[in-house]
Amino acid sequence: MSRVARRGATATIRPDEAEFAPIRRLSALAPLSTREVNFLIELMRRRQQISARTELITEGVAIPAPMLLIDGWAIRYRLLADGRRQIIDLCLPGELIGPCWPVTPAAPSSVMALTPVIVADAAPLRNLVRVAPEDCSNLALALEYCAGLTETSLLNHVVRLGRQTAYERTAHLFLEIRDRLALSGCGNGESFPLPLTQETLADMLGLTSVHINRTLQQLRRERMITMSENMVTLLEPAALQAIADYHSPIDLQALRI
Amino acid sequence: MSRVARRGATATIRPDEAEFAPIRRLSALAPLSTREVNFLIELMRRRQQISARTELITEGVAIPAPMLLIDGWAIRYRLLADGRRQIIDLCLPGELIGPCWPVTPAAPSSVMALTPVIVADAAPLRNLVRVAPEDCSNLALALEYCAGLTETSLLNHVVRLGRQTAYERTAHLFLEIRDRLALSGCGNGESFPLPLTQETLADMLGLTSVHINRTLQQLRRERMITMSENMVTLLEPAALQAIADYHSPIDLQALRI
DNA sequence: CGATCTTTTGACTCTGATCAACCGGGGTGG
DNA sequence: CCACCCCGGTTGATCAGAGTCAAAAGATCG
Repeated sequence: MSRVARRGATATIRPDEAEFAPIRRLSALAPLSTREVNFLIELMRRRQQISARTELITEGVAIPAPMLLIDGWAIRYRLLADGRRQIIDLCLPGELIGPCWPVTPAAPSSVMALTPVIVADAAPLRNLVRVAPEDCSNLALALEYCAGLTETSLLNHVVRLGRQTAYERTAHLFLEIRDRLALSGCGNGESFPLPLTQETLADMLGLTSVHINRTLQQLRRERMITMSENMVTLLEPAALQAIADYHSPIDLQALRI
Repeated sequence: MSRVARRGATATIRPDEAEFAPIRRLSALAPLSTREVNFLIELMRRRQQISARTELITEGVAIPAPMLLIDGWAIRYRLLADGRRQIIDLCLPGELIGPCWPVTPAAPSSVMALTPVIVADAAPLRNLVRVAPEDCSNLALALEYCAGLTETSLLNHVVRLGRQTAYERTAHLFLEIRDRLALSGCGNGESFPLPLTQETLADMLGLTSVHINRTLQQLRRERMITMSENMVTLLEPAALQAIADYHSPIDLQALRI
């Protein structure tokens, strides 16, 4: 059963389980010392529970602080004047929010919780890496990898929106989500939670919800995926990979995941 | 007459003029000390001339070093297996190429010169900021702003591709290029060089060259822009701004440009 | 058990793609 | 010097992927 789905339904969290996501993710990117892990655990002690649909960052307003997303899903998005919305990126459990915009006076996009979310203030993390990088070389390395992965996700997104069909886009996004969740130890092989409405998926992929609906139907009809209870299972990952021209940004095998 | 167009035609460069672009850009973002400016000038002394259509960075291959684009235009792009191309970002005079991917083992996208290009190895710049940030606080700040601007450009691009019509996309891109060039001291009010074929513009905006052709015709017919000799002039910048829902990422007035 | 949100379906429209041809200029080679 | 060619821009005709509009059927939630 889906941890996220269960959480989405009941809004109950098991903190000791949840807080593994950031540590699993960062230590998969660079093996962390005990000291570094303890630093992260300490950081996450000051957590904050935030309910779904809450705006964490508002476009145009100074960013309060970078955040570590301990658990739950969020979206980065921009709105056009007439109400059109484009989702720029997903923020998945274990990932960082806003680390790249330290001196930016105004956030270039908004961030909103999609599910109930647990975040921690990541400012101490940034400060540690800045002030005493020699004390946390592995952590610093992991954070650089994080930045690279975020970048890669953005590029993927641009290519999807610019040059792929609805069918390809959807397949590509699902493969990316699978890999990103796997890195944080979420998901389960070819199955993963997907707590998104079709409307949200549409705003992510630059389509309408009607068209997303039909595209998902096609993917199911052709036995590429199954969906139930906010869970997606990729039945033909290799075929999807070929269709979407998807390449994993990281060698998940090499990271022992 | 267009500096870039002239350069594109003759491949002759006046280095003393050209090399101002990076300095103008960086010192507009944060007022640099004489020492910092001298460091940049020294850095740019080791320049390299590269002809149009040369690949500076190849997707999947380790990035040799970050580069400072002293002059000329380049594109970041990705190719799909069947040959579709999506341009991810432009690299304009004065901008940095690849500063964000320091530890990335493989470049997430390729970079190719569109015009003859002059680049300098920016590794010393990165090292300076890392090793002795206290010696170059303004420069470090300027580089952080750079990262923020690059991020903003990418977000703009995602929104254009995901949620705007061909007409809106084109207007939006032109406004962005105007502002980015202005920051480096290129362009001239509402006029700026645009050394791109319609094919390139199409691969940037996720359209076909045929459709770009018709969209440009519409923009001219409605007296929004004029084009000649690789120069674009925005006749109705305010109207374009409204149409494209464009917001300048930086207060160009405040930067005294 | 209404009320609201999400998913699904059908009919129709339209933006932008495709295909094909032609034009015009600049470079090249005979 | 001129013919040729190639590339980039332009045009027209047709096609298709995705959007729009509207309504109904399921879910969810107070």
